[in-house]
Amino acid sequence: MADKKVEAITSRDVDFAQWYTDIVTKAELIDYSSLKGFTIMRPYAWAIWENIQKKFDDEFKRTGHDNVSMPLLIPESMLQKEKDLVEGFAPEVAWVTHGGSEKLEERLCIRPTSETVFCDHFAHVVQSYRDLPKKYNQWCSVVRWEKTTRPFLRGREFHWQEGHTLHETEQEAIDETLGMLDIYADVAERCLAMPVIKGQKTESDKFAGAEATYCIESMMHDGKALQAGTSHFFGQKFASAYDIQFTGRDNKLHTPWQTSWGVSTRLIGGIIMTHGDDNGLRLPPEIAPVQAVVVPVASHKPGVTEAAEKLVAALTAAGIRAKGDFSDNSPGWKFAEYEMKGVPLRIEIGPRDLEAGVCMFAHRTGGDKYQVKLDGVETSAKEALAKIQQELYDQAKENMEKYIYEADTLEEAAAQMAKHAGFVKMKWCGDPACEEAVKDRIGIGSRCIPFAQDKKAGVCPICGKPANTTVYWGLAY
RNA sequence: CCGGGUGUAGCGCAGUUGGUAGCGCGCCUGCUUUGGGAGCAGGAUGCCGCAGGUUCGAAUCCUGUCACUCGGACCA
Repeated sequence: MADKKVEAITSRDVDFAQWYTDIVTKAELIDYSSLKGFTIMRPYAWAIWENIQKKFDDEFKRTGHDNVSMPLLIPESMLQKEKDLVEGFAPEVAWVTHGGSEKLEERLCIRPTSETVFCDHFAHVVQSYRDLPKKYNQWCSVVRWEKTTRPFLRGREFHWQEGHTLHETEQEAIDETLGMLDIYADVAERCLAMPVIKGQKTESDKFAGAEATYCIESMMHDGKALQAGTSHFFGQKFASAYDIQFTGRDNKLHTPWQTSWGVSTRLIGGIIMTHGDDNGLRLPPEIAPVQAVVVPVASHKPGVTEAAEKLVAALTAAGIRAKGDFSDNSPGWKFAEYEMKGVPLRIEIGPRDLEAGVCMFAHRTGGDKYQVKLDGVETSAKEALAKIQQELYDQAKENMEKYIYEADTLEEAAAQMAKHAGFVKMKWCGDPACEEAVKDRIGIGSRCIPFAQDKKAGVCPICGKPANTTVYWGLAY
């Protein structure tokens, strides 16, 4: 690998932030626009997003949700109806003040999230318990005027899905909230190979206007946390504010119970930071736009190109997303290129292989190249992809477990974080002031209150009072 | 929003005391190559981020502004 003509990317362990930036540009994922925080998702990134969307969308549909499209702009007066939401989002809302050259009577907010328009609509269409539940979802982009922006992780515009549901009973809404969280966790782990911790946000960290916010937290390779998805239980707060009522089975008026939940293109950032290495991106086969790339070697030799084309056709016919690179770049160039782009499986085929009726497999997850018989290559490829998917998950899981610490005191927590960032499991009394104090004194915030609680009793590291709640603390993106 | 760094060809960069812009890679053409970022020959490419100012003259000095980037604060 000596004398690379092309500048290598920054080493992941030397400068994680710079490494990340190198990947998003060199793997041709994004291009910057001339507007801060508004990025261009290039075809490769968008293809990844489409694959992720498909995974989630299938689950939403399977569980009885319908996709809809809501307006981009929200009149200020409509937004104002729910106080917590306004206070929560006011600092980062973008406003439209003119239509053409005319100043508008009322300014319009570009949606930072769509609770209000969904509520407005629900009030129109829900009259009876027979109209419930309403289980809607929309794929769209939203705008939040963030101060610091980073590709995929925090943009002023980002693409996401927002599910909004309305239910007859409280229990049904709670089941929905937690059920969707389960789906998020399942898709993250099964398709994105990204291990997650399911839990609840603390009071100070929950969504503006929610009764309870649940989340899946994942750990990036550098030990920092990424909130990968959230699911909110709204109780009746929004429904009351927006006058959504229905006539119940008892012929009396009732207020319905509501949820919302979302995942965004931030997941792509999560995939990069969970799986990427010094050679570039590593994509889980489940969502990789190209699962297997066929690289012909010495393609001018008789039969090589034909054999490579046949190979691509066979893989494609077997349902594998395969592509052949028949450009006149050198094989070495192609190897490096597809490693940068994170293609899970590379298949080489050259004159030597043709004679033997084989091709060579190389996994993006590492290990030696090995020979595979052309006869039945589809089966071998599927096995290889399944193995790579599992390996990515196992490696990420191992990394996460390595950097989960337990601490009883702030000193212990700080000492562990000083060695390598991670999640610190520490008790908490439940007082927001103590949560704040942890952040002030050692710089780590609460990530979540995990569902998996240990039974041990303890004391709060700040106030010393008895504390039974275990919290994951850490640094976050 | 606060502090540091950077904006010159598609990418990475050089550009002296102010005098009108260069290198490497990439790109295009041709030939030779092909199992880890190929070789030779020829060719094309610039609003020096943007806007003002100083000056006979600005990539260079001054002011402003925009963007990227790192760190912090804020925040899904």
